[in-house]
Amino acid sequence: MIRPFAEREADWQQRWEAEGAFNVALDGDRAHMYVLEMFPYPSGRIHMGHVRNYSIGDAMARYWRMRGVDVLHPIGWDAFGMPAENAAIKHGRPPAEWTYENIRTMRGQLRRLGFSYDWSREIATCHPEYYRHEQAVFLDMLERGLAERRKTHVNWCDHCETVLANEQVIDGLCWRCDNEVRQKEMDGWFLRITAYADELLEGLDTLDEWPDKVRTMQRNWIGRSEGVQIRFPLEGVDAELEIFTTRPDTLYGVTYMAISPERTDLDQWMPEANRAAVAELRQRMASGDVAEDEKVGVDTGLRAKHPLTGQVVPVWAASFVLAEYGTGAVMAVPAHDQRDWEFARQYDLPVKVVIDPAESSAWSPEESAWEGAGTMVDSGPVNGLPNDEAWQKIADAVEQQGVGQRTVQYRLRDWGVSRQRYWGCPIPVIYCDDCGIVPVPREQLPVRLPEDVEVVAGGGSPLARRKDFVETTCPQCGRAARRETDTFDTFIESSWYFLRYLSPRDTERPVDPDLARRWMPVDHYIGGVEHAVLHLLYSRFFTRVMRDLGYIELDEPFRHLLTQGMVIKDGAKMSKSKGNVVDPDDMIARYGADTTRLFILFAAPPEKDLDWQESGVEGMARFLGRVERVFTRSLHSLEQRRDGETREAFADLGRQLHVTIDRMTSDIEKRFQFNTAIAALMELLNAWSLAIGEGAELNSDEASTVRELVETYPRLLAPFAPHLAEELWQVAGGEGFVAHASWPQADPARLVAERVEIPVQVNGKVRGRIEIAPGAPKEQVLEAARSHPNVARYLEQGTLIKEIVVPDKLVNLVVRNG
RNA sequence: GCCGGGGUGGCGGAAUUGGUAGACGCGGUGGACUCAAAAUCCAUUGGUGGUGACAUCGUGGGGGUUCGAGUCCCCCCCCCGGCACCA
Repeated sequence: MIRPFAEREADWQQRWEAEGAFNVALDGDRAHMYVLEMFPYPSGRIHMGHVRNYSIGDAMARYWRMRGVDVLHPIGWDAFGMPAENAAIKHGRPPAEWTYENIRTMRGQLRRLGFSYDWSREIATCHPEYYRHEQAVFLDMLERGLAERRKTHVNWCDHCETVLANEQVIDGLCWRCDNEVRQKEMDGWFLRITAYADELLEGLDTLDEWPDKVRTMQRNWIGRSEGVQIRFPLEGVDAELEIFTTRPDTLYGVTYMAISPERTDLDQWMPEANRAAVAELRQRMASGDVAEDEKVGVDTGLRAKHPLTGQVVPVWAASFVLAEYGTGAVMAVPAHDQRDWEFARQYDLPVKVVIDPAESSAWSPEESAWEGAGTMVDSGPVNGLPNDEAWQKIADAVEQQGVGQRTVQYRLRDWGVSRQRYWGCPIPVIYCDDCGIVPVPREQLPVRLPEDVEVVAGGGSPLARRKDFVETTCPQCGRAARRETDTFDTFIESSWYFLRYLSPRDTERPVDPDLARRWMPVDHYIGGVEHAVLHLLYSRFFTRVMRDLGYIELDEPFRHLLTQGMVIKDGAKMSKSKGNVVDPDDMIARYGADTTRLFILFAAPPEKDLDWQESGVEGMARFLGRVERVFTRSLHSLEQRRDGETREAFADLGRQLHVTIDRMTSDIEKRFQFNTAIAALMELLNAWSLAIGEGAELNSDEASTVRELVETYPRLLAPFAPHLAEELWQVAGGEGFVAHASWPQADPARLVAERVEIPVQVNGKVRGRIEIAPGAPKEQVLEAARSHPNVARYLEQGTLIKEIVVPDKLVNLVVRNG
């Protein structure tokens, strides 16, 4: 008997769990595959985005398991983070309690969805046995100079009361709360991701199974540019102005210099009046008085000497010059840089043309800058050269004269990881008045985060108020000292969790190198594209760091990346604020997990956004109902026999089954296109349903086809609707779990049809169809095509000049009008 | 502005290597079953013309290559995503 969905789903989930059906031993000798979905933040409840993410991953995991591969498919919790603190403030409960309760709730939801996780490997990053290893890795980084403490301008979110990394500022707003981010000068810990900039960039070329989109975003984010640093001596003072340019070819076109007003180091050389003006501009910018795209500047009174020509040009302080990029100063070539041009316009500075665009161009320096290629003019020794050659020549000259050198600049900044928050991993350092920064000795790890705290609004980090946490003794001198009260950016936990799943209870080390050698990289990594330059960049960095620290031998953590689209309803992303949220639990209760998962996989290919339509869910429930009925009728039919001819509807059914297997196999394995795999399953059911009718009696041919369908269909369904598949498998007398059964194999001999219908075109338009035997000789096919009555009609109207035959596909007859 | 991805029926989407455009599902229409409804089953469903066989138009717009173009090339329009004073 096939039981109602609620009953059967609960039962199969319980049986899978009781038998540890999806636990995997990592030391087997079979082929292996690591399928991973981005782990969730335990925010309270699973949402449809999660269901989509995990349904995709589970389909892949289940498929490969049936292919006889050892599949590692773990799950865990990205459990540190701000929402826990906000909830604590709101409800007066410690963040730990709130977090663990959410994990319980969400774990239950995931179980009700029937995902095939190895639950024995579950991790939560807020657990001391997880973060102790992270602290150890940080100490290693500290020793290697890959982690440093610095005072700099940082991104500060007033709402979250913490610092943000550059990657976490989206369009000037906080990635988490959309609050405006402002600059603030602070001490903090930085990880030297810039030391890996080139490697991270080059590594992208090896990631040929990543979407181009993500690789491009990372490339842009790293922002490598090759150029030249050039020193301009300042007139009358003992100082130089160093600039970075990617256009040394335009060096002879410099008419002024521009520095960031935030630079204070040159103040001492400026005439008093100018110094005051620069200070005022600095003040205006700090108070947000100068708009983002506004170009404001003042003359600093300083004069720079051109290193090649000796010409003297003014130095301006200009709002458009970024303090953090390059040297915080630029040489301005208004004729060949639009930004310099606009500034020159505004302040009536001279424009000097040094590149003559191709004669075809009607460019005028009165109207805009010319940033394109051309021939050098008014540039001393390089006159007449194409500008790309001049680029190298001038760079050579600069280097030979000792006034500068070729360099590479990056947009990427070091990763600021200090967070002035409580619910995160403690940074394992101690501050001693005498010894300075002292790492926590390794035998004292983990530095535990006290969990019994009270969090209050606007009170800053509760850690700073906990004397029992802050007050300690210096490991070096033994005198009273203070612990660091900032915690790590929670993106650190997610930068290595995929390694931890291999040996989640290992107390000795973060990762088992032998298992990592065998199981890494992750074969299929599935998650949202929103992490393109956050989690995915950090993880690539951290993997390399752990490699260089000797933990693993691995460059790239994720082989194939699948970025799934959003879940949309009524034209907008599902969100509480839009009020268009569909609750997964509600769907499970009304339609069951199988229907919900199947709909999600069917409604759109994984990378595209998915439009949630209740009618579509109902359609999917109908489909599964039909599967049950056709299946039951088939079992009934198999008990009755008749003599006589095989009926038309059965004739091709066996072949269709094998075509379906073939299509689904490539859809899942190569194309990751589950919507068409499911469509194929539906088509097969339609043909089967038509044949079996209300439960017809069968002759022996028909019976063997139906027998094959009954034995195969549950297996084809298993990656998508695992509960019903188990139920059907059991009813049909299958051994063990269908989840452990073998994926059906298409028999190539049975894919071939006896007859195929192909279109016959005349001048590219379909004028008839003929039925032929597959592989029929060309002449025979043409003969049939020409004698088709409707085709013949068109042939009569002209002369046949060309005949094209695509074997078993199409015939095209070309006729010239006569 | 630059980079990336798109634009196909009433809707979600198929079309894998240049070879039958619209698979599959939703929705619609007609019918069967029923006292009736629901559920289910069957048929039909891109537009236009035609009783029909068929014809004709049709994959954002315009041009091109080809026996043949949703797919390749050129120009343009629109939508989505990313970056954006990065020197």
